[in-house]
Amino acid sequence: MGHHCCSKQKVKRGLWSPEEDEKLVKYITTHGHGCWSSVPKRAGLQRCGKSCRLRWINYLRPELKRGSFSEQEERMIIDVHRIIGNRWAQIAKHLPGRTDNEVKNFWNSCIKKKLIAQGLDPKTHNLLSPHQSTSKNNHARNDLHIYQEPTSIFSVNSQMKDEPMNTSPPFITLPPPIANTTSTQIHTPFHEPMTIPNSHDYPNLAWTVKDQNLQVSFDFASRFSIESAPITSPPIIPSGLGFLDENLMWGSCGVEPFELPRQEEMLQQQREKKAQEAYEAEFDETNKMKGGGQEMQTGSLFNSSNFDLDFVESTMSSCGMYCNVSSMDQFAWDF
DNA sequence: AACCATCCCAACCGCAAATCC
DNA sequence: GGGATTTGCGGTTGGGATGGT
Repeated sequence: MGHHCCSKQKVKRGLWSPEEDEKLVKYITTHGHGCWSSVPKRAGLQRCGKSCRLRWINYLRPELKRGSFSEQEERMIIDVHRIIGNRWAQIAKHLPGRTDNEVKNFWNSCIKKKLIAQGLDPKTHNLLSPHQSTSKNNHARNDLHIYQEPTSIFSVNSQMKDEPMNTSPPFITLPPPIANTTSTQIHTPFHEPMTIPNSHDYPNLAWTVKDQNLQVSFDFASRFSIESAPITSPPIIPSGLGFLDENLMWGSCGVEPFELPRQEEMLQQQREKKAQEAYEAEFDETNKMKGGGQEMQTGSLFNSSNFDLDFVESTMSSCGMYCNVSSMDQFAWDF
C-alpha cells in the first residue's frame, strides 16, 4: 500500500523522532513548506509529504497552543458543534492555536462522554430518551444549567445532513413574526453589549450569518455568539433571513441581531441603505417572476419549484453575504 | 510484580475538492 | 476540458500510558 505522493521512495511511518522534527522545523522555517510533496526530499526526511504536512500542522507549528483545553474552549466546541456538527476544521477556527485533530480528539475522548453523562446525545445534542440514558445519567443532568433542551431546528438540521436529498426533507414554516415587545442584551466578543429584540415567537431559533469577513452564530436558546474573524463589513440580514450553516437557511423572526462596532457605524449605514435599496429594487422587479407569480407573504414557504434559488443567492450576494442554497429543497421566508 | 482493560492522542487512510498542467 | 497531482478533511487505528485487580 503506497502513498500517491511518494510511491517510489521507501517512507518511514509511525511516530516522529526529535531528529526528524528538527529537520522539518529547520527546513520550513527557512524555506517555507512550498509544495508538500517535495518537502521530505528537500528536508532530508524519509517521510511522505502528507506525513510532513500533518506533523507540521498538528504539532510543530510555532503558533500552536499546547496543554489542556480551557472551560471556555470546551464550551465553544460544544456550542459550535451543536450548530455545525462534526466539522472539526471549522470548529478549530474558533479556537486559536488548536488544530482540528486536537479538537476532534478532545471531543471523542472527553466531551462526548460528558454529554452522554448529562443525558444528551452527542450527535444531535438532543436529550437522550429514557432507554438510551441510564437513571444515573439522568441524575447527572441536574448539574446542567448551561445546556438548553435542544431545539427543533437542530434536529431538522441534522436530519437534513444525514438524509439523501432526494427524500422529502423535513422543514419548518415559521409563523408571521409578532411585533417585538421586549429586548435582550447580549454580549459579543467583538464590541459592546448589543440590544436585540427578544425572539419570543421563536425561542429556539439559531442562525449563522456569513460573509467574507464575518461568521457569527447566534442561538436564541442558549444566548451565545461567536466570532471567527474581525468584522470589516456589516452583516446585513434582508427581510429576516437566517442561516444555519452555509447550506441551510431559515426564515428568521425578522430581527437584525447585530449592531456594528462604532467605528463602522457610518460606513455600515451607507452599505446597508445601498444594499437594502438594491435588494428592494431587485425584489420588486423579480419577485413575481422568480416567485412563480405568488404573492410573498410573511411565513410563506417556498421551494425550488416555486422560487428561484439563484435569485436568493444573488440577492444575498448583493448584500455582501455568502450563501449557498443550491442543496436546499425548501425554505421559509419572512417579509 | 504481572497481567489486563481502558484511555488518549499522534498518525494514518481514504476520499473529495482544489489546483496544476 | 480533463487527467494528474496536491491539499484538506473527517474517520479510524495503533500503541504507549495509565489504572485496576
